[in-house]
Amino acid sequence: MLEIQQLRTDLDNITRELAKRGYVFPVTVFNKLEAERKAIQTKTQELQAQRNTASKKIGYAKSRGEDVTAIMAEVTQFGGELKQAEIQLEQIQEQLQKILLEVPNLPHSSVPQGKDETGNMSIRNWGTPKIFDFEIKDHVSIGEGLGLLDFEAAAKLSGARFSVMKGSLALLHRALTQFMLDQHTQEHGYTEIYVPYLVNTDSLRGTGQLPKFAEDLFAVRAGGVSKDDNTPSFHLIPTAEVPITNMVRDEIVPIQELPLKYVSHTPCFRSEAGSYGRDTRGLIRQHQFDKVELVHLVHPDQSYSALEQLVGHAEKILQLLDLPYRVMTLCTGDMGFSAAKTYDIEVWLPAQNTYREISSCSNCEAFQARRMQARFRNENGKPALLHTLNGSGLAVGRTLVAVLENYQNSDGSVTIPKVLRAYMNGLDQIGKKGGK
RNA sequence: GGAGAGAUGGCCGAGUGGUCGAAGGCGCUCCCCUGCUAAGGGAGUAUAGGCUCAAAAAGCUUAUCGAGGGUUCGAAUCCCUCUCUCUCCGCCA
Repeated sequence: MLEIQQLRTDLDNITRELAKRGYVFPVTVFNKLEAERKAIQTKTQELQAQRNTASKKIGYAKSRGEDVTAIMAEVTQFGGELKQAEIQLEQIQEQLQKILLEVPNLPHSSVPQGKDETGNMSIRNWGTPKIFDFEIKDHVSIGEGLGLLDFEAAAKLSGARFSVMKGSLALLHRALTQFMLDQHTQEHGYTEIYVPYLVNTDSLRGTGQLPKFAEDLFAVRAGGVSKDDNTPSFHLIPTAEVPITNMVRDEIVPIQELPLKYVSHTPCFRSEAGSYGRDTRGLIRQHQFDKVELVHLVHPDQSYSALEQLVGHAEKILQLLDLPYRVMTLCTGDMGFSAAKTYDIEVWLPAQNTYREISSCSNCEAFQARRMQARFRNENGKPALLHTLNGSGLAVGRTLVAVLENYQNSDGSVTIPKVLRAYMNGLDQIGKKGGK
């Protein structure tokens, strides 16, 4: 959410900045509402002040046993007018709030301008894609070939875009998670945190998923779907960013506790509405996937250095796994709703002969903090908004895909990256024999 | 699921219809005194808005005592709904 004062005083600039990300701010509607708001708010407050003074007089007079019928009559006179003004004001405020909640964040000045992913800028590459001297398979063929990946079973249990993993593949999936968590907690200074996978709407509004992106979520209610009331009680988290970041909602964090750095492993649930036909094969785009998420809650002065740090931590995982990747700065048109600046890390997938997103690291500045009133007590002892950052470190399912494809052997087996072997009961290869 | 108790400022805690944005205490800030790992005295100390103002400063003003609604000229206080916390019982991994 943007600051309303900024919109009032600097509307032209903001409109121009928002246009860079393809967002058309409703200037006319906003100005009209603001003018109305100003008039009616002033009127309301004047009437309220009158009423308060009169009420105090009544109390004072009564305590001295004087007659109060005259003053009471006076108050009753404009009581109706006040009530009407209050209702009107509330309606206008609601409309303004609705507009505000749907406006995306302003892009940081360092963000390249562009209208879609073709405008993203590669800022560095790491590693060299391996040359294979045999015909490579994609991760689906590898997993199914080993009998360890079962999309038919998943379709039976749930439907499309779900997966079942078995045996050493399930173990590899778990090993990746464990490895990432250990790396972040022991080497990068994060506090591991276990959070709810079902959250309320306040949390989703706080991080920006609601009210605008409800169709991307799964809603849940106790006792099944009720016919007379379809209001969802909870939503399944689309990312751990939601519960973790909302830890500081309506909180004032003591400055000496900053920065807060949390890591959490959770499943993520996304309806992927609007992505029909994309990545229908395999593990790339699922309704349910695991992710290790990193969140920083920091002093505003620190948020851009924190962003660099955060990306570095995610990159470190790929380096240790020896998977080639590149880092992209997302352009204005491709950034998420809440982000002021985003780096995507894309991992090399040999079967697709391209780099695919495996992590997205964003600085949301005060955008989310303002929505959720997440604050700290600053140097002057005054509450001020925090800056919030989040990034995947990494998406586990996609990392698994990358390992399978990059570490595949000509006989259909997969070599286990060295750093994972300790988590794999010493296994150095998933092969036909290692299948169970 | 059943029964009961509760939710007040940074913290503790008073307050059951009127001069209450809220006593008192703790903490914190500043000043004085004293003089040295202490004690005492005084003052100050919530948040979010609106308006005036070129702006700052300042002033005026509104809202906020878990949330929302209601009664009333007036609500922390009365009524209704909800949320959360605690205690006991039941159930349960």
